[in-house]
Amino acid sequence: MAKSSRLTKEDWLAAGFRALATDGPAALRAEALARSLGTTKGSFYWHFKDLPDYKRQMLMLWRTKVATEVIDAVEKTPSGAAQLQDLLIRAAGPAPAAFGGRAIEPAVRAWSLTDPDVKAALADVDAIRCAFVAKLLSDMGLTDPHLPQAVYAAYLGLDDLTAKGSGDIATGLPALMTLILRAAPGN
Amino acid sequence: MAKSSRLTKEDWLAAGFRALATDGPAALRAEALARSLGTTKGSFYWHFKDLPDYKRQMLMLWRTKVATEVIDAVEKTPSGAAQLQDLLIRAAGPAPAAFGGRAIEPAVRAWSLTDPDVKAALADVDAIRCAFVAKLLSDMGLTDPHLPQAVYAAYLGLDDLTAKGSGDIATGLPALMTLILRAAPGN
DNA sequence: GTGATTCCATACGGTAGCGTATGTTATTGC
DNA sequence: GCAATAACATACGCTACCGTATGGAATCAC
Repeated sequence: MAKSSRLTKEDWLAAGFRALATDGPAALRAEALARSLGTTKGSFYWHFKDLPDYKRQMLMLWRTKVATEVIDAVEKTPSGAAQLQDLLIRAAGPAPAAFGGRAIEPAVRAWSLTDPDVKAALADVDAIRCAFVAKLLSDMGLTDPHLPQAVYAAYLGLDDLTAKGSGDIATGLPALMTLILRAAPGN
Repeated sequence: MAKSSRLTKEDWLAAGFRALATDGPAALRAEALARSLGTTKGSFYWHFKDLPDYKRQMLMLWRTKVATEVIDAVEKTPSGAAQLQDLLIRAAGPAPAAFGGRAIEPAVRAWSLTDPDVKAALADVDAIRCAFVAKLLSDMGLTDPHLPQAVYAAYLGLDDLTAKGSGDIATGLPALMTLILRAAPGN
């Protein structure tokens, strides 16, 4: 789990995302995290002022990652339908090592229900992604002002169902795309 | 908050759903709930064996309510598109008093991430609802086997966005229905 | 190497919750 | 009105965690 005996701030944050994904926000405790890293809370309180500080840094890391995701989706794919699907697939893909290699979106959404700061950050992220989906749909000739929200919601729900083992985003997304394409002008 | 000085088991369960909706699963503690009801945990431990017992009863209550919801939707509306929209709107509507008058679906879904029993119950519920959506879509001539999951996911996402203040299920659902109707044969 | 700095271990007082035990009040049967 | 019982209050020992304080070990500068 640890490649060296000394831990970095990033190690602690990754452990936090692992704990968040598997045991929820209540697992973000200094001593429990220390145990999961085979160390003591002495290390924790050296790297972080206190738990609120630690959670703030987790949130900043997540916030930055999400922004990068959207920007990548904008720049690295051509346009229209392919770009939309790419954004959604990317967001549903395997999590980077900084998040402990786990899908953390559902956990962060659950966390937002009990933490105002997380809730605010998530509202930002939802707005950004939704605006991007709106642009892509507009490029496809779909201009219903409420549609982007519905499409983005479908992605969120698929991600949630996938996380809970009751769904599969890999099959759900194409079905959604088919629905959208059938409604688009010229198809 | 309490109409009589003595509390019933149902009062305690309703308080639990209120706490769950506002402060998450970590708020399901005997002493905190007692404070919210203006009493002490002596009452709690008279009505319930312990916290796991209490949570089981909350889960049973929720599980029963959801089953009732779906059955009502099946029986009380004609068929096809209207029936589908009715199911979704009903599920997103105001919560009954047994749940403290709050929308608890997002909170229960968050809860399921940290409690295996909740997760199992939720998987059941998702399967039941999804099967029902599949039947309705089939009635409308839409037979893509993965579509029901996508439609149900869209509903889940809209509910989630609504709960977080970043969306509005009242405008999102019609947009989704329009999309579905456009894809259905004969429209 | 050795001195300074970085990083971690341990011990401590304090808070909060759990579940039990036992006492106290309210309500009911009659 | 008065047992009997249902419903609640209070006190207790226990555990887990927080944040601090301080000492010790590992690493780096040179």
